[in-house]
Amino acid sequence: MLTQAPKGTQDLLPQGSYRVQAVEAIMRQVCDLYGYREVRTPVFEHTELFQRSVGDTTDVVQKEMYTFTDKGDRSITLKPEGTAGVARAFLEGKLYQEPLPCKMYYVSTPCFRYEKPQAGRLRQFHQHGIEVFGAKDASVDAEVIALAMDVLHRAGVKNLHLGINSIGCPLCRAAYHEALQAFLAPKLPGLCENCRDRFGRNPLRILDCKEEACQKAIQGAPGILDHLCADCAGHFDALQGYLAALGIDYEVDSRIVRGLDYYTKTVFELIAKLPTGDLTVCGGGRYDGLIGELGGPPTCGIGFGMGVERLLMVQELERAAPPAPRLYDAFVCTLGRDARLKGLSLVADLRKAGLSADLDHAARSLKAQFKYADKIGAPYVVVLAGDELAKGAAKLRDMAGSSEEEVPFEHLIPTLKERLGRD
RNA sequence: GUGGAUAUAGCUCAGUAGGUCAGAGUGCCAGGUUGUGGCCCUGGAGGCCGUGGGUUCAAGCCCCACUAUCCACCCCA
Repeated sequence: MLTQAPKGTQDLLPQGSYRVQAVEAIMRQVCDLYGYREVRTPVFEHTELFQRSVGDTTDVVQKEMYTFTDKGDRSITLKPEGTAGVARAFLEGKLYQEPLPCKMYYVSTPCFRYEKPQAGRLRQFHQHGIEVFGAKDASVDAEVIALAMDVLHRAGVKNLHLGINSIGCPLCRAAYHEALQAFLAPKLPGLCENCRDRFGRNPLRILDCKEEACQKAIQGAPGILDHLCADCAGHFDALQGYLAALGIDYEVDSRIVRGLDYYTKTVFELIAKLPTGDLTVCGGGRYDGLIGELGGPPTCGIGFGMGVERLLMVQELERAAPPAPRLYDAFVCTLGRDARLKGLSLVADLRKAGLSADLDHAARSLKAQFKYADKIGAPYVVVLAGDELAKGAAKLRDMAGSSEEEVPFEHLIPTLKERLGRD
């Protein structure tokens, strides 16, 4: 127990951390190109924030949150997603008084959901995400989608499928709910228990049900897209025009509904098509009512969340994972006490010159030092020993080429830099 | 929350009909060369066989419970 991480959590070990760092660097780089700036919000918030934004009736809020009472008797919840906290920060920081749109991103933000873990689903997971406030034109919807795809493509994801839908605004959704309920009412007894429950609360989600009986029942059901109000329909059309202008392929999929209550109009999913099956790596949408719901000035918003662990999974399955960077540019092997003293200062000089380097700290034989240098993949080994040392020189060994040359100390760093193609 | 599978060295796994059953490969450490890696040879460390009960003269192997992991559903990143 003591030596086992809690269920659904993972350590990021030194061997694998470069993978996450690489994906974080891509996210930052792309966000930078699009003019987004980083935002960081607390890992926990007042429980009420999620109840109000994500929605009281959602699965996430009803059964998946890590909620506890703190010593001040406040109900606190570890964030289950990224948007609510950023929306809160937008309000608290009065960012609506700054020039809009306000474009923000976050990297590897930890999120928590109490779920049964399985492939690509953890209790603590990490999301990259962006949020844009104060931009109502569908061009920003297209930008948000394009940014996500840009990140995924640069991360090496090949078979990406974009599905988009519009779930309308409160106005047209109410009308649609009525139409849908009218259609489903006679079939109600045939639906699964879950869906009978959804019928009154959120009939939209019945379309998403995988139960065979429910799938059958919704055959021929009215589609949300046919019930959008003029504003929402126009927005959705505009989005499709913008996507086309960007050369982005997409599929309109009316089954995309999303499980968070704050969404309005545009919703989308980016799915990696893998030999092992589909994996949703990114999902998002517009939430024009969220800021108002939280008591702020009416401000539209849109964003996405991208699963870092899932992205890493896709990279692995598509063999798109970058190779591990080398640990050292040069490893210094020493023989004898004098050599060791010289080695220590040489390593310091190498580091000062911007070359990563180290020497044996385990008091091992010269042979073992070489084995170690080989195992960690050091491209060059500097040997400090006997004769050369006395002459003020070292042996520089090219490990891949198995060639060796004598280099005076003062030429060591320039020579290494040249070999490594630095400067 | 529902259903299924699995649980033996750091890792991948053998362990056959319960009775030398605690093993192999790989990795790790060291030696074979007290000035040199990758190949090869030798040696070493490391497992109360997930935990707790039960059946039996005897259990890694059978039964039960628990825990953990994995997979599917639900949900979602």
